[in-house]
Amino acid sequence: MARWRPGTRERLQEAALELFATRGFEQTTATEIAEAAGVTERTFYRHFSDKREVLFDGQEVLLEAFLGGVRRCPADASPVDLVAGALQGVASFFSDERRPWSRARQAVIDANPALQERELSKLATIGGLLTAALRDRGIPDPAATLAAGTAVMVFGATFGRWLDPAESRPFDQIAHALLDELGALVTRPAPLTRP
Amino acid sequence: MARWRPGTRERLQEAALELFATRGFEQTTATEIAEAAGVTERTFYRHFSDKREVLFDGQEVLLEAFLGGVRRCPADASPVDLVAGALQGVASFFSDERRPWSRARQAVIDANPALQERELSKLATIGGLLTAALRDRGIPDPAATLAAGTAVMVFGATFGRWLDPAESRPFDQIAHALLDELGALVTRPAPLTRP
DNA sequence: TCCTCCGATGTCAGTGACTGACGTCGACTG
DNA sequence: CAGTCGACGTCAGTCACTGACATCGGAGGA
Repeated sequence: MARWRPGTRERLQEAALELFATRGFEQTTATEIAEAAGVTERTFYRHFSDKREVLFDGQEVLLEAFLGGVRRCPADASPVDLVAGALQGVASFFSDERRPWSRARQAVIDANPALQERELSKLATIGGLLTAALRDRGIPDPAATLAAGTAVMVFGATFGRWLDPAESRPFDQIAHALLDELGALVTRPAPLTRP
Repeated sequence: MARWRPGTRERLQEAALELFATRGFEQTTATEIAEAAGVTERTFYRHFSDKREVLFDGQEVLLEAFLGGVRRCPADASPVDLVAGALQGVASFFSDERRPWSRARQAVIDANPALQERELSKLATIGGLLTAALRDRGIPDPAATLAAGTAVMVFGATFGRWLDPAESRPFDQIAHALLDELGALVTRPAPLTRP
């Protein structure tokens, strides 16, 4: 017989999402989350470095998806191909079954600036690591920085669309459409070739 | 004779930057900043909503520079032109005289994750408002979102380079070079359609 | 001139996020 | 069976931030 019920971390995460969704982030204390999970506040902070972090676990997996997508590209892939590959890699993460959960979580985040800050921070971290990965593949700066930034930006736009109830396409289709659109946008329609 | 010395806000900002630079952000309490500026902690929080915010004042002006750059574009400007215009508008902000100050401030930010979060948050806010401005100019979604995101991303990359001691070009030149590079990057060199 | 209202600040008490130190006790290991 | 360890509890403490109320020079009006 174990001294404590296992799965503390998961119970804390569930309790937190539930409480944040009903009462709001600010109106929920760390102590309340801990009690709802059957532990003490101190234990909460042993699992999560701060109150916001309880909503942002598993970003390493998201990062791995990005990097895996890059790794799966052929050695001579161009930067755009790598961006597309990264987006493709991450698409497996956002299957249709996850949409309800993602929406619930995102609603909580959208309702609180502090949580939005943390979300941006996580994305920026991924962007930084992606930049490093691209450099490792021989992409020089500033191309690596720009490509990684593009991947993260398109990911953000894709994610937002994917959550939209009016949007029915799967994640990877949205991502590719947006990447194509960006390509069309950013290519200056030179006046000479466009009479 | 005034009851209090004027310029409290500015004194607080200077004291904060100074203390953050020497002791570090976490090791500096709001009370210490206030005392260094000759006021109480409560007054600090009357001027700045939180401890980080003291470093991020004047973002409205940066936003205005972005929007001003957009406004100065001709009515039929393409999205890339608008992005370029926004970057051009913001370039006036980063004259060479500001580089030492910007570097000092950035060193403080780079040394602390919480400050980096706030910086990202400010940039995201600007991105959102820029998106709205582009929509107002008739750019539909998702082009508006992507273009604004591009502007902010290229701005970030430009700012980083501009701060680099090895970089001697002025802000706007770096920005345009990076935007061009992005255009080259993101345009898939499709052999079939590009004979 | 005097009064009155206002705005920037001080004072104080309180809440809640987070941390360090230490104790507890089942489980595992030799 | 003794010792170690990992996951948790307990407690006290610091600091970010907030609300309520007091203070008093100064600007404007009677």
